[in-house]
Amino acid sequence: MSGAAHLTLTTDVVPFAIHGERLEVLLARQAADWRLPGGPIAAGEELDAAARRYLAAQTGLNDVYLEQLYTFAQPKRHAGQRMVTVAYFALVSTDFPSDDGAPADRQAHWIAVNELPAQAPDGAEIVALAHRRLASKLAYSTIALQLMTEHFTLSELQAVHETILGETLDKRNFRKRILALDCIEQTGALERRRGHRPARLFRAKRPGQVDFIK
Amino acid sequence: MSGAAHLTLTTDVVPFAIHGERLEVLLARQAADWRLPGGPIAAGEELDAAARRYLAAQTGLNDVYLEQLYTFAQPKRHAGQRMVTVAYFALVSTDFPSDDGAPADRQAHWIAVNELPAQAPDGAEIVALAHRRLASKLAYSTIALQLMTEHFTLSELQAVHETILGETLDKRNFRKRILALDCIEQTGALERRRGHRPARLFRAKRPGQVDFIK
DNA sequence: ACAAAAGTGTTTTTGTTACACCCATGT
DNA sequence: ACATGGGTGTAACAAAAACACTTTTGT
Repeated sequence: MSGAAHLTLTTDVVPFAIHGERLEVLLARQAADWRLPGGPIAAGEELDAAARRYLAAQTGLNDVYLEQLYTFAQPKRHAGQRMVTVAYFALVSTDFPSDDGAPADRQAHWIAVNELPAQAPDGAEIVALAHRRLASKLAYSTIALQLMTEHFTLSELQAVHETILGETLDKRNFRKRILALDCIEQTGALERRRGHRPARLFRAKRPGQVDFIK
Repeated sequence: MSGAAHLTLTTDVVPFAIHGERLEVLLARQAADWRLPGGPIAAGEELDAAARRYLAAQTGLNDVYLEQLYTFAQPKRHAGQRMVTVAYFALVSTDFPSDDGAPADRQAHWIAVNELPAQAPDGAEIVALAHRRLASKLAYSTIALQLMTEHFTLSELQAVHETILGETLDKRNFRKRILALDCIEQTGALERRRGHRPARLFRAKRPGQVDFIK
């Protein structure tokens, strides 16, 4: 009746960010290769606390949006040792450094979701599942705001949606829809970039909070 | 670094069925009181296999639709022993016996979701979460068919939707929508009940399979 | 003949999609 | 003056909601 024999409970986190029209995942160095951040859950620790702890320790990420994805059991991975993984995904704002330091020194680095290396067991499947979940949530929540910096333009927000969905959206329809959600407001400031009209900056009305639609 | 100390991994299952316009949950006897079916996962066992095993052993249910819901950790439940629960919900067809035998003898019994007893830790929350998930899936999948008997009338299917959603639906709009999904077909037979026109019987085109919409 | 649930279309309203031009800036 | 992305409204279409009467059976 005891299911506890040689059981290791771990978390894996899929940390997403958008960098230059690409959806990327932050991988952590583990021995020779790159893996999703994560590791065993400590005694008395909450699951999401463990996920946050490994994110911080292995990648330096803090204060991200975190959501439980799915729980996987690998019935017998290596000799007697059994592993159960609670998978999470995290959304990281675009201004978190995309990659710093020399490639060899980094303890973590971003890689595009469609260029994942042969990786941790099930790593690619977990990422694919997280990607699907994220894409479907765009339709009925304000979750994309968790990927934005504090201030952002509507075109930037649209580009985030387009990157996740893998399709282009109509500018006027997108703006109509987003503004109707009443989830963002103008800051009053403008973002000026060379060579064209400055864009209005917006911010989330309820930063950190994900609202559902309808 | 070892998260395995005194860790018990368990499953809990929320088995739903519709009985007479009520959404009910099947509880299993555990010592003095009634609990969601479930228990510790055996070594080398898949998570959903454990859920099915406990359902069968504690309630007699077999071959139900099963879906993972969420994973909960109770950081320290009783003295050192830690419990992590992978929650599932199950959908049971209406013809599974609603309750048989004398109340005192039963090893399991159905109870309406809005009349749950003070129960297992988090029992009511797990049921509520499962109920919300089920209700939202009605909008974009054919999941409700998993609650039906092999043959059923459109009015019965509509009643199942109404019971889960807690609101009445328009008969013509409901039929238009369901038939457009191309998930059910007429059997040719009629169900005749006293006192009114007989109803056409339908069956699922792909029983056991849940299709998604759009 | 009456009660009770089954069955059936059309109109109205709402939301979604498609679409093209002017604006403000930097060079 | 030109290149670049920012910003804006309307018409067509599709989907969802509202709505009432006839049919078939049992009593």
